[in-house]
Amino acid sequence: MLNRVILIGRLTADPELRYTNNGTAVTSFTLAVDRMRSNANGERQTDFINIVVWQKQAEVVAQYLQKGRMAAVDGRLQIRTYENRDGQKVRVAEVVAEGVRFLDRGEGGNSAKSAPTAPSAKNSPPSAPSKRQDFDPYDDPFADDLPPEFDEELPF
Amino acid sequence: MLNRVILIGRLTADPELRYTNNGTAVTSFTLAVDRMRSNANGERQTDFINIVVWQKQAEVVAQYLQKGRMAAVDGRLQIRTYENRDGQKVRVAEVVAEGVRFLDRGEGGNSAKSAPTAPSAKNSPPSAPSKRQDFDPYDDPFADDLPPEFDEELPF
Amino acid sequence: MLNRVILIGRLTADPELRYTNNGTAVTSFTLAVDRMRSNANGERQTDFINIVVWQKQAEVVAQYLQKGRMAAVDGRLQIRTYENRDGQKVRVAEVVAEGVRFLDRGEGGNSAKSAPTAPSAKNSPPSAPSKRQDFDPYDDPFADDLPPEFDEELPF
Amino acid sequence: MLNRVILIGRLTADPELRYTNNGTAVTSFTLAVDRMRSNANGERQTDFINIVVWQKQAEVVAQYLQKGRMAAVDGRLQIRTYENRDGQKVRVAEVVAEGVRFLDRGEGGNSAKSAPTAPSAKNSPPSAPSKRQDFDPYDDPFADDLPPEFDEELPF
DNA sequence: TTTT
DNA sequence: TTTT
Repeated sequence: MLNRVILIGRLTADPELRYTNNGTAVTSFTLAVDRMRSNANGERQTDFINIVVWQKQAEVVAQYLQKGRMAAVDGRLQIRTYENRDGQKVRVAEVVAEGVRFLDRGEGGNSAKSAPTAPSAKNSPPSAPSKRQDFDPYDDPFADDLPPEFDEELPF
Repeated sequence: MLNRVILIGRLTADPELRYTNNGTAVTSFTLAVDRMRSNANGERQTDFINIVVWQKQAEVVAQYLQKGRMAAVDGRLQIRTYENRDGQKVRVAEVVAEGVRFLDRGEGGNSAKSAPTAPSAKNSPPSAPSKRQDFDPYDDPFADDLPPEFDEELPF
Repeated sequence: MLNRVILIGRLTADPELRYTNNGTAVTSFTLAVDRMRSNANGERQTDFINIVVWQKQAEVVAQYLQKGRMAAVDGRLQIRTYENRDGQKVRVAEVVAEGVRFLDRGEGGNSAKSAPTAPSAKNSPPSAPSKRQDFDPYDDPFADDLPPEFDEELPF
Repeated sequence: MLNRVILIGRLTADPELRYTNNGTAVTSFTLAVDRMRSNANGERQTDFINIVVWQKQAEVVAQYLQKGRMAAVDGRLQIRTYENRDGQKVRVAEVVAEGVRFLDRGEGGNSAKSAPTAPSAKNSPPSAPSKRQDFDPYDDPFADDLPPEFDEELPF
């Protein structure tokens, strides 16, 4: 059925990139999403929402986002159940991101981390840096398999 | 910041209507939302997502929805933390619904529960039954305070 | 940037399947989406929104949906400009659907058109009918290239 | 039925604030929303989407947003039909915004226009400037009628 | 556990 | 008619 979540918030910490046993990249981070209304005491309230990103975007996110950065996430809400070390069933909610937009650096583009040293041992960023000045991590990872709606005229 | 969730699924049980200490109506239910893709074994997977509805819609939902019914929910994702009886902090995710649509009865309208007896002691349904044949619970609760965009011409 | 549209409504007519010069399938239809609030005169108002679906889903939609059916569309809003036969520039808005859900037949599944004759000359439906009883047109077209988030364990 | 649109883009021009005959404030502007994928020639494509905002938010938007600013819009897609001066029926699509977020000034807050002179003859901004340092135009206009879900404990 |  |  339908399951769509759209969020804008700030990373509470640097994203963490890991790999599954199959070698698939997965990045996770937490987004602090301020509620649009304060409570009766005028206190701002915030939802801390866990985000998971897979594959190419996982690596782009790990490379370009860091703590405090603002991002938009477009994905689906997933409830995962696992057993913790006490044998108790724990339910966690997370948003599986299909798209992640970086929102507060540059004007329409995104600048990479300064990265004087390699970002992380597990992180293998694309060796050839993007030649596009306004490199767009939401866009590029799929540039090879462009679907027809971006490429073909409508026949009507 | 932005926080928007849209779901379509089926109620796993009848909704539960309660009241806060202030007398505000709150209804909760769980929506079974099938993932759009089965896993590698061809098994259908489902996310069970808790929904909370407030005020007038709480009463409408409690009156018109029941176990197995299909509904669309439009709201925001909230992460609530509370202490359980063991003194442990528990985080629960729930969707605070701003709109709930009933999807699988009638053609565009919604029929009420047959309700031979009162639905519940705590439930005080509107005493005057809606005269509109195709009563629409998403719409009606707010018919009194119609905002201008439903009522006025654009000045351009 | 972000562009996300979610709609539920009814088809105003049977969907039309066409092909681009490249042979890509494209289906278009109009969704009647009732506004959630009537106007001051109590008249229900409706937005008629054009939808475009590409590739495999185009054929599934053309085969399974027809006039009057209820559907959910998840996509993006596109403003297309073209010149009409009078040489005037015309702007049309349409929603490019990434997902289409069929909402008012069966319980979670969808039944095919009875289709005693071929639906249309241009329509070439999959010759082998789906063996799954509860065939799900939102899901199936992509069953071959399952992304890891439906198939692999999270490494944390 | 359900009708939800979420957009992030940049204003192509300063917003225009007008008033209906009833004196209701309405602001309109166009959002340039870049598509997430370039076309086959590598050209970035953009949808120019008209936005309409009503009442208090209309005035806040007119006061705080201007050409080039990035904003997130959460609303519904409306197709309006009117007759132009040639007597032809014209259909226009616009997004009626329920929420507008300002995205590229400050860190979580928003700064007002410098506004050495009054922004516009028709614009009557609130005479008392907000005392909150990090004034949030998405939030504040409704601070008086706080719904219970921002103010009350859940009874479970 | 948390962001500005 | 268009934004970065």
